[in-house]
Amino acid sequence: MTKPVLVAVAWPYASARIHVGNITGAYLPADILARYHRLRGWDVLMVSGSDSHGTPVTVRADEENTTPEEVYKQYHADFIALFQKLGLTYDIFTSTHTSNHFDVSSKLFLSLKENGYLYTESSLQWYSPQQERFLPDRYVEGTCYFCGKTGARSDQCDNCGHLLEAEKLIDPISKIDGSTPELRETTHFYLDLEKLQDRVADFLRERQDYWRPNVVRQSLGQIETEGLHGRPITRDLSWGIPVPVEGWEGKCMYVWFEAVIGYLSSVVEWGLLHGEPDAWRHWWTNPEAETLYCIGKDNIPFHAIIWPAELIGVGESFDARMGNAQPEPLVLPYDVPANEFMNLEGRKLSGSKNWAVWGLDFLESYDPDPMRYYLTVNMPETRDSDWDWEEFYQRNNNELVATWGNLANRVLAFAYKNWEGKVPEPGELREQDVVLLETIKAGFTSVAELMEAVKLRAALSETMRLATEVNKYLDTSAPWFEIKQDKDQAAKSIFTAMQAIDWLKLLFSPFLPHTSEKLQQFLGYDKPLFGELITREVADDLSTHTVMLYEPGDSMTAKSIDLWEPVELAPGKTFLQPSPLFQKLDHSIVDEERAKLGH
RNA sequence: GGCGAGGUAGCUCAAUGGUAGAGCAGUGGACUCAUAAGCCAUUGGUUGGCGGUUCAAAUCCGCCCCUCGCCA
Repeated sequence: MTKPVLVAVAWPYASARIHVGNITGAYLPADILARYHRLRGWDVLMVSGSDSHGTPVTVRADEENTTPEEVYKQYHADFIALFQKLGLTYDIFTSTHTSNHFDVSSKLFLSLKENGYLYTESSLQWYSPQQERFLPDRYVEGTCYFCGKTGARSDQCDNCGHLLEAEKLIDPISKIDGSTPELRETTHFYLDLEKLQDRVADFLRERQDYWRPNVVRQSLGQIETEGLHGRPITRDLSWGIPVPVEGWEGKCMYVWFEAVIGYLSSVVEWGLLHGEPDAWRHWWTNPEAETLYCIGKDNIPFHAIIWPAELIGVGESFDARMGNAQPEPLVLPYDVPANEFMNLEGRKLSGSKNWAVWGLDFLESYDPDPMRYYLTVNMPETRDSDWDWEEFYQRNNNELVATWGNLANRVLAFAYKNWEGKVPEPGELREQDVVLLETIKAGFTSVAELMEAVKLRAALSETMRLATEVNKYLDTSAPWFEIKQDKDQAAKSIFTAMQAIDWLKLLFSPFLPHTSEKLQQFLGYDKPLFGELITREVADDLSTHTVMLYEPGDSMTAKSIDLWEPVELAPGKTFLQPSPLFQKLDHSIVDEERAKLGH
């Protein structure tokens, strides 16, 4: 057992397709970090799942005249298909609609209650007498009391942008049947954030030196100026996790409260599926465990304030409820490297206006690594970024094809042709060879530092810069010239370049796993670097659900060995005839893709 | 309205008080192993605006403008 690293990834809402903004914001950086840590030989667990509950799912079910469960399963299947194609190595991608998640969430809820961090309070909510149920805010429309515009949702007016207090809405009607709802009193559980505020602030201050400014400043700023207030964590809804308290039938946990618990429940499920029911404690009660939360900036308060507050409030009670005689507290987030947003061609992404590049659509026409590359060099780490088809085209052709893919191809093709598929014997290396190899070796340090600081775009740029160093080296040594004069000299040059490519393959692999695996094969290795993603149907008391699992298999990273180091390439080793790693794109795709966008 | 992040070359970004830099695009050149790819050289900036502190400001302070997120 080595250092436990939990890569906790935002849970996509099972009511909308996934676009490039979602991918670059959370899912892709998570996979890059997970793969990097796997290469380091650490005990990585990357977890997430579909956020299956909540009003958007029921809204869509009503629109499509189907059930919430059907809606969630349809999106869930698409998510898994996309993640498999993109190569996102989730150790488990599950769902919030599982017996296990219900059980873990209930235990966590009861732990908070037991420790005195929940209280109840009554308020007025819209109620439909016809349907005999309370209506979620977005089911009720009326006239905005700020701007007078009709058709405003009861929680927010799309016309003037104001957030609304639902009970002040003028002339409310139900969006479901057009009937007039009435205000009724209802009681809910609240999370007592005021009581937890000081400990959350301490938690943030301990981490403020290395967290991204936007994450820590916003969270501390809110606590320091306004303070935290209790938030309701239950709702009058039937689609969700029932409140585990007698007399509370018909009410469910609020989805924002329950979905984050998935970071814990999915690790529990991973253990159960691998026959190790206590495995979750390695990542969740071990003080050495490092937990990284990959999310978008809209989610910062939930991950930097509310989820830590839940974990602090739970204390040792959750572990005790899981049956441990000497219960321990749960591990608090190590880092929350939230990303900003990605725009598209200068305008905000909008799913409803179809102003988006959808993940699955993209992969119909292009390979996964070009998407991963473009989304990494353009990752919105410090500010909003922009997906621009012209730039995608340029970077694919100039950087992936011309700088890196062509480097690998030109060297391996030359070597294959002139040394019959065996790595040339270099003899003693010359000074220029040693200098080049030292330069690339240094990348194992510089790229690692950037990875650990979660500066992924800089880490990838640094790796690409190293590839250009090899191109420069080749231009100087000119093995195509040397081979006509003295083949031994050319052998030194080509060996050196092959050695550099073998190392660059590793440095690139967290970002470009598919093409690095291809190079791994070309270079004659019999084991792949990484494992595979599989799916499995799991039946439980609640339903059946599909899980996607990462299987290390007999890959190099299956064992806890640090592979992130410059291992020497063996002269005489046989290798395969290469083929291009990346496809050159025609400029016509720019206009074609732009024409496909909605307006 | 409150909290926070961002605004630097045509584009994407670096630079935490000490001569504003890199990549791409543009322009010029020599090479040919390679997907006509790679390499060398080079043009280009009122650092969003105004004011202040300082020997010295992209950087520190104040006010304003624009974009995005969270909250009310």
